[in-house]
Amino acid sequence: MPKVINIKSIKISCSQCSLSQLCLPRGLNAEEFDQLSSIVKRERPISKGDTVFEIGQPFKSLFAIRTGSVKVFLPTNDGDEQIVGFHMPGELLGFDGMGHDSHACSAVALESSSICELPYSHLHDLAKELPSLSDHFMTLMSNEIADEHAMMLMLAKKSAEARLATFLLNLSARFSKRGFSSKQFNLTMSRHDIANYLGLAVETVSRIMTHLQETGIIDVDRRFVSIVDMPGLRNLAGMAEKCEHQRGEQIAE
Amino acid sequence: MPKVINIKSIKISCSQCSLSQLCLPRGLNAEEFDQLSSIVKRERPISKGDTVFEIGQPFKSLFAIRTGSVKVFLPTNDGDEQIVGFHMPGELLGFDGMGHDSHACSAVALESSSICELPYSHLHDLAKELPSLSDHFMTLMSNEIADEHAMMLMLAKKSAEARLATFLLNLSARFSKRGFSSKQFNLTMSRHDIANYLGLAVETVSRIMTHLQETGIIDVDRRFVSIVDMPGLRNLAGMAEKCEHQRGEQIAE
DNA sequence: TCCCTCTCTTGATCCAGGTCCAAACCCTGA
DNA sequence: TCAGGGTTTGGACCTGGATCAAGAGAGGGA
Repeated sequence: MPKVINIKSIKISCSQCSLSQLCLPRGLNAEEFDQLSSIVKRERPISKGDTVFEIGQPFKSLFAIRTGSVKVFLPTNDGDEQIVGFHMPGELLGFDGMGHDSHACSAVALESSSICELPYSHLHDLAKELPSLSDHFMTLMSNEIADEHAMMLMLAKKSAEARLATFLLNLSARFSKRGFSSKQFNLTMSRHDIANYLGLAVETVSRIMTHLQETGIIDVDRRFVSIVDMPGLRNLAGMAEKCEHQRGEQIAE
Repeated sequence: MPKVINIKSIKISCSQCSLSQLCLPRGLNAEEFDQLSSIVKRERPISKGDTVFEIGQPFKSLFAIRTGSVKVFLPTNDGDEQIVGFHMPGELLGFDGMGHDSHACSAVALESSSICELPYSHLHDLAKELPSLSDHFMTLMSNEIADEHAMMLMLAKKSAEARLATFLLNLSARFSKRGFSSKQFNLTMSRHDIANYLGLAVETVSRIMTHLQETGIIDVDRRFVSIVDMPGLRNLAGMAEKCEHQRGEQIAE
């Protein structure tokens, strides 16, 4: 074996990746990590605005975000788009294409990002030997379904202010889960994208941001957000402060 | 063995069930059908308003609808509910609970219904022998995710009229898939439920129903709907009649 | 049979947030 | 350095649906 360093051989193994606990099942041994690692294609970083996959393209892979962030969207019939999710490192994309043979939405990088491609046919083969892999994907899909239910509730019932508050809390929780501050973070998406996602006008988002700042709930400087009054924000989002139920009559004893 | 007929032994096998093609993977052989059938609990019919499962209850099973229909909903913080889906025979419920150990939503029968319970632990064991079972569930979950994306688009962007039109077309397609008329069907849910699901007020739903009838698009008598002008309805739903795009400028050549 | 209740409809009024415009600012990339 | 995109802010105006109010059916129970 040559001692020459081959650039291509410098592969970062999934076992070395700090995000593996998010995108892969827990409790894999070294060999299993290697099996998985061997099927993951790690491509060179993509730039802001680059496409990860596009609606209608044949579904061949899932994608895991290593660094950066991505928006996932559907085209609307007036030529615009409807953003259905923002994704950050450790999250997997493309589940909605599994049922068909083509992707049911598009995904575009919001900033320079690196993405791992997980070819589905290999994943599928591997899942027969590693049942925890199927379980894990089902868990992730299940979570996505539950999140989308919450999103439907928000779009159907919540006011513009509550939507934005919920959105910020959601981001906060996800940053926190990744070991970042839950109180200070950078938005990687534009106001336009936020508005689109929340079903609002850009002006409304901008005005509410300002208003939240004026009332001392948050502090915003361009895309940098600091949550100053977390309970206050939760309150605006329409979440019960401390698990207090608004109406106890429905609760069985 | 006694020749006495034991009521409990009169089990309808999944292989006899006309809905198996919807809720089970295709291409199972007789033995595999039996394996599946043996783990399915078929409970006595439930009545309108009865609970299939409730949010917070431990997640132990998926549920398949054999007859009847069900609404699935989340509680809102003002003590009301947000319906996130209506389900009809052949559809599976409860996927959103798989990621956790408890159900993330509640399900209630809209009419007298019979429901098959699929204990998840058994399903999980069986899936190791029957890989197509995992695949099938993933396909179903994937479809649910894609459907919910479409729902988010609808709630964020479409007008009340387009929402109702889309809703009716969705029902129509699902009835049709089950061998019923795509043009005439009974709504099993109240106007209130429809409004709730679509993020509208009951009055709005009622008015639009009347309006659609006045314009000759549909014919409504209480809960019985006849679609008179299918292309017209599609048009209102914001679907391009024949792939014609409203604005060509965004379309690459 | 009658009443009670729930569902649905219809009419009238109100308002949150959309839409449109305009201007100024800031940041970034060429 | 400049141009152009993203963002903020303000203000005027409008409207789709929500909300309130009141009937009209329809079905179910005793």
